[in-house]
Amino acid sequence: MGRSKERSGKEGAAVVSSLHDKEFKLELFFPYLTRVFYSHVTRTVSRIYGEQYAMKPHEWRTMAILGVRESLTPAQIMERSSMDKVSVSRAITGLRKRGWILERTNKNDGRSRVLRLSSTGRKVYDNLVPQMIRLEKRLLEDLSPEEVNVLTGLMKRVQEAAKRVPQSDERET
Amino acid sequence: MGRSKERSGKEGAAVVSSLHDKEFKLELFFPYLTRVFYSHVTRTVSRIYGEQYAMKPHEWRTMAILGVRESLTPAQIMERSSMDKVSVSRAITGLRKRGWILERTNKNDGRSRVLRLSSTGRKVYDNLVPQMIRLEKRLLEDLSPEEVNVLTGLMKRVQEAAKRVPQSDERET
DNA sequence: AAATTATGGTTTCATTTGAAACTTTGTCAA
DNA sequence: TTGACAAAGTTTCAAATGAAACCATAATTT
Repeated sequence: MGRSKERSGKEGAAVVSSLHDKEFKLELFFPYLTRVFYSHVTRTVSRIYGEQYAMKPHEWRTMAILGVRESLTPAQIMERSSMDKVSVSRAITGLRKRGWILERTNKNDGRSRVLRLSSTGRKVYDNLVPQMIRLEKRLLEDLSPEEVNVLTGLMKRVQEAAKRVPQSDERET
Repeated sequence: MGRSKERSGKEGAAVVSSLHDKEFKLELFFPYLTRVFYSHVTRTVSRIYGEQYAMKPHEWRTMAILGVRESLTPAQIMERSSMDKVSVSRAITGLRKRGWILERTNKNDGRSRVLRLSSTGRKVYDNLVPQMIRLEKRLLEDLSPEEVNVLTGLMKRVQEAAKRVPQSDERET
């Protein structure tokens, strides 16, 4: 569950668009490389919470946000996690079923509730966090701290460029 | 379709595991950053083939592999694309329905068929490729060629490390 | 105050996808 | 030659997920 079936790519050759001039090569296409990269990384993560707690990605992410020792509304969880409201809602429902969150009405907004981890949920969280940290160390073990900074910085810049790519219903001016 | 609902992260601060020592922060957790990064990138791609041809990710990838001017079996498509056989099978079924591939039996293996793009499929491919190349340029426009090399190289190394992360049913020696 | 619009969150429906089972053909060992 | 095992690919089933609709409450406009 949540396990990608992609197998490893063949080469890490430089990807410059001009390489496609002669013939488009999927294996050099940056979005494709991103997908393969992502599926390898995410597989390692989902395996941890998937196998130990039968958790889904959005449930883990929601729990991770609630790990801060404060109460949050679903809207705040959305803001801090970049998940959409449906995903957050479903994740909350799942965590609620497990008895991992406590809820009370939101005095400021009758439509909303305020959530926090229950003691049981806190235990699950406290058990997963060191494993996640250990996993992250392993993923980045081949990189120096400088390289990690470079990698995340470059990812960020591509991400910003991706956000600037116009929607098809938008005319680029 | 295929559209992630993640919104942009807040910061690109250095991600070093020691940052979690005080308190685990999802927004600094590398796998999480990878997911957000990936969802932004993939959204730009799927929008192109999704809106113009109602294509799904695996269909585009299969078409991209078949874009080489040779005939391939599903197994060869699997190898070249890192997709699993179920995904390839479903993608082929979809492309077949659209009339975008031609097939003949594989003389070397009665279970298999040999596939290539039909003239209609070739047209779709030829229309999508320059758009994909243009998109890739936009995604990478903020990066110098050297930075692109660095980024893909670092992604590759993390990917390799991810592959070395043991399965939970494997004992690490 | 009442009407309209917006928001927070949930639910429904259809599609996608992951895992496993299945069928046919190919390979290999006895 | 026969049987066991493996491979190539498809199909089934259940779960996940995307998009849209829905409901109740809040905010804004008239």
